Order: sequence, then structure tokens, then C-alpha cells
Amino acid sequence: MTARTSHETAREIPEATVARLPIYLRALNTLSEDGIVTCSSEDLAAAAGVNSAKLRKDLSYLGSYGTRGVGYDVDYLRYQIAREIGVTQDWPVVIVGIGNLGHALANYSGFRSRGFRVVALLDADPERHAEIVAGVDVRPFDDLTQIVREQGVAIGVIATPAAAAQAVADKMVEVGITSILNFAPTVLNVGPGVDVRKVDLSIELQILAYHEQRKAAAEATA
Amino acid sequence: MTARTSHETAREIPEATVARLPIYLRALNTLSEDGIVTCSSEDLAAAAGVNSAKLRKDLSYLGSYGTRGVGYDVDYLRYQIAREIGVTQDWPVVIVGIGNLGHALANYSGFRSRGFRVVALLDADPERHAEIVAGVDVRPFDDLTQIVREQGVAIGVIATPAAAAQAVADKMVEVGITSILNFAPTVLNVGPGVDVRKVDLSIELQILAYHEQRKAAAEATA
DNA sequence: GTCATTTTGTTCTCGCGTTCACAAACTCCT
DNA sequence: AGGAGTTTGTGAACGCGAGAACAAAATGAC
Repeated sequence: MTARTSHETAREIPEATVARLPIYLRALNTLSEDGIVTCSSEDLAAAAGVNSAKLRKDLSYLGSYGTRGVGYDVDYLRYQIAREIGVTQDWPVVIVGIGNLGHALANYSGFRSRGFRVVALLDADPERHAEIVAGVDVRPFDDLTQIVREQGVAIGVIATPAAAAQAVADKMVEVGITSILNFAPTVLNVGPGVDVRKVDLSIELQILAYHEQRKAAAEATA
Repeated sequence: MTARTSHETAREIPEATVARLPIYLRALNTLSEDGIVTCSSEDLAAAAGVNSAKLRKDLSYLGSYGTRGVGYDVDYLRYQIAREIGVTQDWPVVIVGIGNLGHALANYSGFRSRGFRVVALLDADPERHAEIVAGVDVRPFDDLTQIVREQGVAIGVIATPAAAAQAVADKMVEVGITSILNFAPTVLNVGPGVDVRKVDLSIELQILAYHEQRKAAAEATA
């Protein structure tokens, strides 16, 4: 189980590094748009808002793509990171739950620009099935199976109310989706082999509130 | 600098624990709604999707609110966590950028239910100033100073395009906001004493894509 | 060709977070 | 009252990630 016998690209990239690669990718895109051809780890680290030592260590997990004494070729490094993450290929995505948030997600331009393609918008409410959002028509949730099978969808986005989220997730897993991005404020239980990431506005605000409260307390005792 | 002389509640709660407290709080709310009065660490951990040992250790940073051999009183623990996070008080919040996402955020019910009150919606585009969203009218961005001063706002939400985000953040910090929740896909530079948390859809999807790609590769070599 | 300069890639150390394992403490039954 | 059964709170071990520091490698000046 631990022995990886794959003959290529079997290097384990730490999770913390994986989470930063998209940030580096975005920073490189910005540099490239500004016509910058080469950059040092210091430059890129500043653009990405991290320590340069950490950046170099992160990149070293991918391979040796820099030149000592010179730095990194922006476009070359950009391609290498994109390939490593997997955004050089096309990822079909379904969004379930076309309320306020679902609308915003469907219209989000950052989707298309990164290899993610919204192939379907699904909602349980028949009243929404007439709508066309961002050029894609809203369809009944029951169409999920067919769409996933036909389009080879691996990634699903849940933007439903909390009460519906677990049932949606169960169905997604059942029909073969193995990565879920969950915007509903609830914990999802899925089997092994399925990745879930959650985005939770309320939790982020509460974390900020905690620190804000501590700042106020520190102020008071000072 | 290291010596904390505050005479009360000076215990340092680890950041990782702080990030989980809102999850526990939500789980406790659900249990309470279901009429459950007492729960064990095992129960609560299951509801929150974490290990029970981790849960107990997290709670131990707050104090000793359980009873050995019995478990935790749901409502009592709920109150203690809420107080620790700071959501027993009222937090006025401003949202800047009322596009698709700003609309969704303004309408998000999880705001009010947790002590967060949207006191203003701001947008630089004059065309939006006629709108009323979620019962709050959209006002010019320049009103920020006045609103923050009058309402004592400490938390700001940025839902603008990436290009505008840094300028908005600068202004927020200038007028006294010390906690920022950033939805714009860009790195924000702020001075010390200001907390920034970011929510980035595109990054989350790319992380999922990476793992998805690895699953596919593992499949191929198997 | 040699030396000084720059910048990467890597090693090492430290601290934080997770998990295990168990003693302390409470309840309930007899 | 005492003992069996539960469940919390915490001490200790372990593993991962962050950052400092340095060696290796490339460029450019002379």
C-alpha cells in the first residue's frame, strides 16, 4: 500500500505545497501579462505573498525548473505548474443548486480561464428549469446521472441549502463524481476515494470575529 | 512581548483550534434543534466530522466544560464556544462590490443568524446605487469612511474584481477596518494588525483537479 | 581562464498540530 | 457503600511544515 511502483512522477507533493501552487500560477500569469520574462524566487514570492525560501522549497518538489544565478523563466515555470496541477487539461464541472450563490458561481469567469468548464446547472426546483444562466440552461437534478456519464464529469459543486447537501453529495458519489466542492454550511460524509473541499463564509467570519475580539481585549488591558 | 499580563482569559488558543470552533458550534446548534440535551465527545466529533481526541483537546483549551462519565451539556457548551469566538455580540459588516457574488453574500442568511449584521453595501459603479439588495440600499464606495466611523465597523468583505481589491483593502485599513474577508482572486498586502482571510473558488477547484489527476494516474498504473 | 556575484536547491533545526493512551472523575446498579 | 462501566481531560510521542543557512551552479567582468 505504501510502495509506489509507478515509474514516473510518483513524487509525493505535500498537501501544503499543493494548496499554494495555484497561487504561484496566478502570480506567474500576472507577471507574464506584464511582459516579464524572467523572475527570481524573491520576485515571485513577493507577488504570491509568501517567503522566498518556502517558494523555492515548494518548487523543488516539482523538479528543477530554475537556473542558479538567473531565476525562473516565467512562461516555462507557468506551464510546468499548470501541468502538475492538471489545469492544462479540460475539467467538466456540474453545479447543483442555482440560487443566489449558484448564479454567482455559474457566472464566475475564473472558471473557464482555468480549464474548468461548466457543463450543467442542476436544481431540484422545477420553477428554475426555464432559466438560462451564463449560457447554460438549468436542468432537473435527476439529469445528473446522464450528464455525468455522457460528459465524464469528475468534479461537482454543491451550492444548495444545507438541508439538501448530503443527499446531493450521496447522489454525486453514486454516479461517479470523486471530487466535491461544497458551499453548503454542513459537514459532508462521503466514502473513501472522494475528495471534499468546503468553502464556508460563516466560518471565515467567525474566525475573524475571534481575532477581532482578542484585539479589542488586548486594547482594553493595554 | 511574550509576557501576557492580562489577568483573565489570556490562554492562547491555537489557530487550528480556532478554525474548528465554528464547526463545533454549528454541530451543537443542529443537535440542540434535534432536542438533544447531552452529548459525548464521540457524538459531537462525529457530527463535526473530526476525531474525538482532537475535539476533546480543542475544547480543553477553552476550559473544562464537560462532565466525566457523562459528556457535554449541549446548550451550555454551545454558549461557551459562542462566547469564546465572540458571536454572542453584534458584528457590523460592510460588503464592497455588489456584483453577482456581492448579491449572494448580501442575501446569505447565515450572516444574521450568527451575530453578523450587514450595515452597508458599497459599489463604485453609480448605476448600482439605485438598487436595494436584501433590504439594504447600495451606496457609493466613498461613503465607507462615514459608515465605518458611525457604525464602528471592524469587519469588511471584498467582493470586487481582482483589479480593484487592493485599493479597496487600502481604503478599508485607512479608515480603521482591522479584519478583511477577501473573495477577489488576488493577494492582498496589508499592514500588521490587520487580519485577512481569503476565499478563492478557483484555487479550491485547482486543488481538487490536482488530486483528481493523481487518482486518474494511479488508476492507469494499477 | 579565473574570480566575484547572484540565485537556486537542499539540509537541518525548530515548533506546531495530531493522535494515542491512560489516569481522574462521574454515574448507576446492587 | 462499593464496584463496574463510562467518558473527560491531558501527558507524551510522532510527523509535517516553516524558515534559516549554506553549498552548488550559473553568469559576467577582466
